[in-house]
Amino acid sequence: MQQIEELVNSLREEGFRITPQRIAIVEYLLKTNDHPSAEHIHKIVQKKYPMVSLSTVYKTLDLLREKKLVNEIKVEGEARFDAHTDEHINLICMNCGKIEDVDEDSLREIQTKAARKSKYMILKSNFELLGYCNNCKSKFI
Amino acid sequence: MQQIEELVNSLREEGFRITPQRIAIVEYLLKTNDHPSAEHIHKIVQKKYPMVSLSTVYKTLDLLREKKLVNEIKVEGEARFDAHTDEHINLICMNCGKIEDVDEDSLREIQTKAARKSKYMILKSNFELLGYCNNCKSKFI
DNA sequence: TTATTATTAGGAATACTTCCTAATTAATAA
DNA sequence: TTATTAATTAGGAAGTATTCCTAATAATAA
Repeated sequence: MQQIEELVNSLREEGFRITPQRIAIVEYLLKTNDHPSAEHIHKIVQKKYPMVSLSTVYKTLDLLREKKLVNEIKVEGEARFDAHTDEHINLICMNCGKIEDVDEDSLREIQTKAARKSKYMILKSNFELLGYCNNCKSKFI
Repeated sequence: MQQIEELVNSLREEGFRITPQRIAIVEYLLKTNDHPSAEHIHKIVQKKYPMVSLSTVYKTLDLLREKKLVNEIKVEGEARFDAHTDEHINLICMNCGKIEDVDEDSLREIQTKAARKSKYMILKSNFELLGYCNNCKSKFI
């Protein structure tokens, strides 16, 4: 797991201001692996800073995504965020919305092959598997 | 490429009514590999049936997706549709929005491995690579 | 401490999609 | 063919996540 100081410093070095709101958001993203939504992050940060606005949460998440410090995936029209930025597969539960990460070494290779075939210049990948998680699947068999 | 009759019959056999609107939408999806948006499909179908509504297009696409006759992916908040329903990688141009399909045999295997590791019951997959297509990439180097 | 200017809070605006309802029409039976 | 009936449609309103806007605030550098 990355340290909060690392991320904060990498922002500061690029000239971004370090605000309590930004620290709280980064802190939460680093300690959870829940892939929270912007609204969820907003609720969490509000416990400490009741005045924080949802638009600030969105703006901070935009910044972190641009700096590749967090990854964003869309699940049913809603963005979900994760500080795990290495290439991996997101397993998404279509019932409860839980997201689990699975590492898979062959993804890089697949990416290289596809880039060669298509002549696209690849900048980002998104590998998703959708279904039911271990808890939910019994309800659907 | 699938035949229009196949798809229409598979709908009819399940008790769905075959309307000119539905035929026009299915026809267009089968003959293009452009991954059009709902709005684009609407514009195309309007040339033949000026009264067709956008909500009918959405409803038909819902139906086709439920019956697994088309695949849907979200690109920058907008749904894009494709009659290519076999497992494949979608290469998405972040500049012009072009989507190209690339087949890759190892996807099934990856899916099986991830399902085993995570204990998820997998129903659907979505493999995306984002970047710039062959036409657009020169602008970004 | 003061000056500068990025950032914030709060709400309005946006954009895609879904929902709602009366009118229409595809499918079936007579 | 015509009548019946229920699925489907057109059109627009409503919903929802996100982005945009602006005056007020506060992080940073001098």
